[in-house]
Amino acid sequence: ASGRRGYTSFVPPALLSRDEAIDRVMQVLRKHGYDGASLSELSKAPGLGRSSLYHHFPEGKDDMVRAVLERLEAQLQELLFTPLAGPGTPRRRLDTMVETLDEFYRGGREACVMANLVLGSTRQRFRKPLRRIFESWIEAIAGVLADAKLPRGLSRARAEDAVLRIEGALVLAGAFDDPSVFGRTLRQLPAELLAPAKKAV
Amino acid sequence: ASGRRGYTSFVPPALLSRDEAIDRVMQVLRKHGYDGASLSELSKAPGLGRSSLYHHFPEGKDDMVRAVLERLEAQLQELLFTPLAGPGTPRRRLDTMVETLDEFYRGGREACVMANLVLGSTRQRFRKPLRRIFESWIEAIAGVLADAKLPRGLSRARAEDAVLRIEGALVLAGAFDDPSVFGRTLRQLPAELLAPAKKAV
DNA sequence: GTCTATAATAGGATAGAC
DNA sequence: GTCTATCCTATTATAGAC
Repeated sequence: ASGRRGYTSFVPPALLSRDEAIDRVMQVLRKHGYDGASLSELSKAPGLGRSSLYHHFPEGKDDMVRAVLERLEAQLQELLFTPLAGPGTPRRRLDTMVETLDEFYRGGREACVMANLVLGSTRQRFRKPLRRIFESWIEAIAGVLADAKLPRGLSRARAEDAVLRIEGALVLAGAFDDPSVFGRTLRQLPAELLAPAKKAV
Repeated sequence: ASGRRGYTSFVPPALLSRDEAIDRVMQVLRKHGYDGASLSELSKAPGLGRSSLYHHFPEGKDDMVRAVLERLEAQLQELLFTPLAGPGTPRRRLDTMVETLDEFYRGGREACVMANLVLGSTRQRFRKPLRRIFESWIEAIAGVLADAKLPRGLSRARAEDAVLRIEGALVLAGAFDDPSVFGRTLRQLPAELLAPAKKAV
């Protein structure tokens, strides 16, 4: 929504759309965490000066994180949650989730913003959106398992387990500086999630 | 090693042993992460002034983290890795690990220093000790599974899975501000780790 | 081994020109 | 909508008294 208009004096147009800017900011947060990300780094990511960020996020860092989490929620809704609810066999839908996650986390090379915000000094500050996103994710997976005729309680438990494994795999991938554990974890998820109710997982 | 000696003038004795001081510092790091932990907080934990910390850790924060990781490794060696190798049936040893972890992470209310250091801006800086600790942990568990006659590859894979679930459960517990998911994850580990090689996990 | 004092710097945030 | 300049506070770190 920021096309060039007739300037009387030179006014630099927005180089990036708001969403693009938020995406860049998100990358910095994924890499450095909330406290590790300085305003300087945060502003360089979308190619702005420190001050220009305050035009987009008047309340500073907290505003940025809120925007990042809102955008993340919208992205996951579109890329993950809706497809999980959508058409296709349960197996196919879970396979799609796995592919999407593999791309989203760059095969385990990219960290998770949410985990970073949960673990750092910001746990309490962003508790509500973080919980909501995790909850939506878990429920989306549980819905697939319910569609596969698994009992409600088991579906929920397995969905939780899947999400927590994904987060844990990202931690381990980071620690080992080797993303392969993430891929391995991802690949075994669909079959394990859909295993018949008896005794497994 | 810091008993009172004959002072000619008043010199305050160390209030805490080095290990106690490191433990307090570790608590702050668990809660706030590397970048979120200021020297002020870090020094208050063992009851010192900012400057006094530099007596114990001349190179500042990085020194503290190194000390924390060394101590953590020693603690885990004693509390976790050695008992895992030690006497007892595989099942009993895994049950002991679960009890120890439940205590160590205060039932899921306490975060993991290692995860915090991996996710924040410090991943690269402390990569070596972090990797070594995770590796020792995984190998200790894999050893138990090998003792239970599980194939080597499967033992390693399941051990990795166990560790990554523990880390992921701590993330989720933090996000939900509800430690119960940690307890649930912990409790199902021993049986799943020892399940017969066919098709499960 | 701890303290007070202080230096030096980086970080977050604001004002105002263009 | 972006910039330069500036402010203020917190933070890391050091020097030196006791």
